[in-house]
Amino acid sequence: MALLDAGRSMGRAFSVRELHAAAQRAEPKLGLTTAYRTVERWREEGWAEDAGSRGGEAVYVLCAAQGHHHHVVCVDCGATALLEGCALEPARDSARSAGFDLLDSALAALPARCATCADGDGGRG
Amino acid sequence: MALLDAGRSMGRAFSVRELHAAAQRAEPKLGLTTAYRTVERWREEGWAEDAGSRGGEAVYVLCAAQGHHHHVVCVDCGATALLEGCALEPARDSARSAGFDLLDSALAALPARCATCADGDGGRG
DNA sequence: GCAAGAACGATAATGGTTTTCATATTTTGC
DNA sequence: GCAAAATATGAAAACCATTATCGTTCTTGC
Repeated sequence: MALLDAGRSMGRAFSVRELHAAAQRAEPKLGLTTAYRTVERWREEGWAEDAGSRGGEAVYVLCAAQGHHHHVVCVDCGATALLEGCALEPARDSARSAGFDLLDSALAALPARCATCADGDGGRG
Repeated sequence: MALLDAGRSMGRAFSVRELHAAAQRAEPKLGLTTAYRTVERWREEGWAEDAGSRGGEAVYVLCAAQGHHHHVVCVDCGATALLEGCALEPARDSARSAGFDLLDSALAALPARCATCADGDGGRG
């Protein structure tokens, strides 16, 4: 499927519109509706995770790793990295003592800034 | 200002529409545009923080505490709690070793579920 | 080949947010 | 107190990502 190839070749977080544009290079007739439907299916089946939004568009990350894990995602350029271990356990404990359960699904992609964008050049801009 | 009174009396995360509706009880002529503009100003000045979205609407929390702190916010009912200390330091260290800086501003409100909503009654629903 | 069902793509509709613009309010200078 | 400038306000329109609609096309099984 062209969308899956496009997603894997991005290597970073992407919006549905970006995914659609990339996939259209291989499959020109591919419609935006299908891109939305496919990303929604990826999310339901655990292959993609919500990574917040950038410029008013929701962005997603394709995650090879199944199971419990967390990414960091650069809010400027979409670069991602997989965090080792579970760095959120202390936060989870703290939340639990306040009577709350942290939502792993909503914290799978932690907003951050990569070294390149922090240097001020704006990343891929 | 009616909007500030409304925000403080909510005691939980709120959308702009909810804030506007609450403030209109005291100030019937208050417009939705002003509510949006005011929340934006609160964010710029550090009095309010982005708390994700609920039902397609962006939600915010009014934070009494200035300085470095984190909230947990129930994604169902909007209940909030202030976390003691900085429970995200391990995550920050892990991200730093991958070359990323976690964004405190985007992590000021951690998505969670409160005990009431976890019990299955849907909170304020 | 044929029927039933699923997937597709173009278009329209939805709805939260932003912009526009004319009016009302406050501030400033005297 | 008064006029001019600057600012804040609110109603309506514009914007745009996302979702729903609907007719068409591709599978699947026989």
